[in-house]
Amino acid sequence: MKRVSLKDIARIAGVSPSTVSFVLNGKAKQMRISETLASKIMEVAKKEGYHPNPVAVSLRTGKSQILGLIVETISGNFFASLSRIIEEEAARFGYKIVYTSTENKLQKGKELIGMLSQRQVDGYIITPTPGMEQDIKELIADNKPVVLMDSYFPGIDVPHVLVNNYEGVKRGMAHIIEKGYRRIGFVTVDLNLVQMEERLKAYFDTMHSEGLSTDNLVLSIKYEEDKELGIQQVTDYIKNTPELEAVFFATNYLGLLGLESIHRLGLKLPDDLAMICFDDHDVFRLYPPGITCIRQPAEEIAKTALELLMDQLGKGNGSLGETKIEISPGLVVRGTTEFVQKVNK
Amino acid sequence: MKRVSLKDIARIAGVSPSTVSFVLNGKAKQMRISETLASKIMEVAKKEGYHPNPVAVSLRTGKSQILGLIVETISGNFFASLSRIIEEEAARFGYKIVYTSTENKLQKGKELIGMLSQRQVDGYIITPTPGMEQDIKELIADNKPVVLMDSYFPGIDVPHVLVNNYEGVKRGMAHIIEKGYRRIGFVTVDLNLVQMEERLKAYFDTMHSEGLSTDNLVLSIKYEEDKELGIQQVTDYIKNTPELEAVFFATNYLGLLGLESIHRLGLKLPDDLAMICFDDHDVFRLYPPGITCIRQPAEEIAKTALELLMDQLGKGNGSLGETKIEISPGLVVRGTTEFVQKVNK
DNA sequence: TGTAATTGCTATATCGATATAGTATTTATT
DNA sequence: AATAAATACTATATCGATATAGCAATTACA
Repeated sequence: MKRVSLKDIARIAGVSPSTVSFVLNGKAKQMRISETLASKIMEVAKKEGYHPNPVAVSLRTGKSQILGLIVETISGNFFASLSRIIEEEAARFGYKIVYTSTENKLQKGKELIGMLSQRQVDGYIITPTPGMEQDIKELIADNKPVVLMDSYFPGIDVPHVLVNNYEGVKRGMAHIIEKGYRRIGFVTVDLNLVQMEERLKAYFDTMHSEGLSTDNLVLSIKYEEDKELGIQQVTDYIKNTPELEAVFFATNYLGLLGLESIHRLGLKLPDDLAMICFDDHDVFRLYPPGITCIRQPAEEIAKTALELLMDQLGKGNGSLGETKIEISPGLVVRGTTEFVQKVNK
Repeated sequence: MKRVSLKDIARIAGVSPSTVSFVLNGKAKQMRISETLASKIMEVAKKEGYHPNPVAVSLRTGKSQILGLIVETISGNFFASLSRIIEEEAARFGYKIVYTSTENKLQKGKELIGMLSQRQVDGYIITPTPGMEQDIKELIADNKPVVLMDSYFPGIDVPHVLVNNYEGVKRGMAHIIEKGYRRIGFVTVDLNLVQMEERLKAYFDTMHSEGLSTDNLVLSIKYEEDKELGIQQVTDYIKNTPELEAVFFATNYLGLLGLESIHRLGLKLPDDLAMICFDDHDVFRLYPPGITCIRQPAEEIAKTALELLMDQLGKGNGSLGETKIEISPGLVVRGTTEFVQKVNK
């Protein structure tokens, strides 16, 4: 029950601790320990059930075999999937994950970085929030391996993976325009994030290149803790925008607010209003008639992020070449952008 | 940029490391360090931005100020909420959380316990899965603080918090019976968990005490990775159960399968079939007409679990008295158990 | 045969903290 | 005045590993 230390193994095997350390770390040859002795030591270690104390190893080597993962929030399907896959992939390289969330609080994000670096994590996968630039710069300056996920800072040279936001919205817009919608609104949030800017830009570009006006069609809601306030803003927007035919919600959180609003206004999807949303959600799949969305390939993003990190840690195969990666999203067509349907089913 | 150690502070302040340690650990009085010197040391430490290296502290003291949290899966609203609250509460006591999930794999759960104990976590909050009895017994035998959450092992004496499953189903059953439903089915899963047994028992007890038959009304679906297989089982069950009026789903995961099935069968909620579910879900709130459910008070469960753990760690106020706690769930009435409604809105 | 090189291992400083046992100085006691 | 006790600290072993420098003993070489 009580733990056996390396010293114990050394004593039992009748050798010095250094010898045990060399053997168990695969440096037997390099340190010219005889085969006989090496295998004897391995045997003793196995029989005694020896496992090195990671805390001691960490103190001595400065490496912890732990990666820090900072996401926006644990709740939320997208981040939950990301986390699960990252955990799995990391395990294949012998790394554990310490999972933390900022809950969109800048201060908490900063604290987390500090906490993780104190804990000597070997690398970071971070979903950055505005204001974290400085902290991330410091990590980089400190030579810490960092990968940003889902967003990035245009000014700073840090490896990152994210979905191609511009392309995603372009694709979604192409879809609804092809379906015949013209008065298309766009609901975004006033967080100063590149991905939001990209999405909005794609909306404007598409509308304008189609010769469509965007006047009074864009709502940027104030980011609020309180969901009710968000719903109110969206409801007012839908009510007060004449002849609105379709709405593009820039995030799934906004889409959920939208659903609530539409539900409360007694509007029928898609007859009264069509909708499409960036990012999928359980609800979108199940809520009749199904909400059309742009799907972020969580698995690919997660795996790529880990690969980028492993490359920095010298454990990757460097197969990616690039360190700034944008992944193409998919379009999932469901009922909210179909004029017809509703006949079968 | 490079870290300052306790020794650095000692050197700068012109004292010995021990003195610095005493002062910074609040043992100045006890060790009769003069006020003057103490405040000087504190000043130096602050100016130099000293933060103790948690890894070294952990090695020396055997304490890590980290708690291990093992839940079933990161995805899943209930566990996500639990985790968030636990993280918050733990922070108030100066503890960090290492968050891991078993994904319902026994083997992974066992490995996680081993991993966490190697990492010297100071305590465990575990959502136990069948087969983990032995590992948990060992933790207890090893004097490790443990709290089980959401389930427990009847045979083993370990502090635990969970919702009162029996009461929850009783309450839900009372509700639908009062609404006039009589042919009520029950869908559960063939995992050997106490909470499932309790829920099923409450169903049987209620039905029988009301003089209602339960013949062929219970479906225990095989736990499968593949969602599609689950949906198939539920679909078959609904289709082949004559005159089914209402279904009680024992978990929200089952409820989601049920929704899919009902949707595919083209049934209308609640006209063709009423439903109620144990445990809430985003989808249940948003999916029209809203799914009636038994809500587990996540916040209370999380806080209680942490309190139980803190009591064991000697940091709690022991205000709970009991160490085996069942919390009353709430009934959330929505559209799927209302014959009428659908008029307003 | 004497020196150099190689083999096969060990001694020990170190990572950064904690805590016990000890030491020098001052104050109290008889 | 001599001893005891209290004050205000310090020296150092320790947690459990790693890794550098070193040290016998053997083999190679000239």
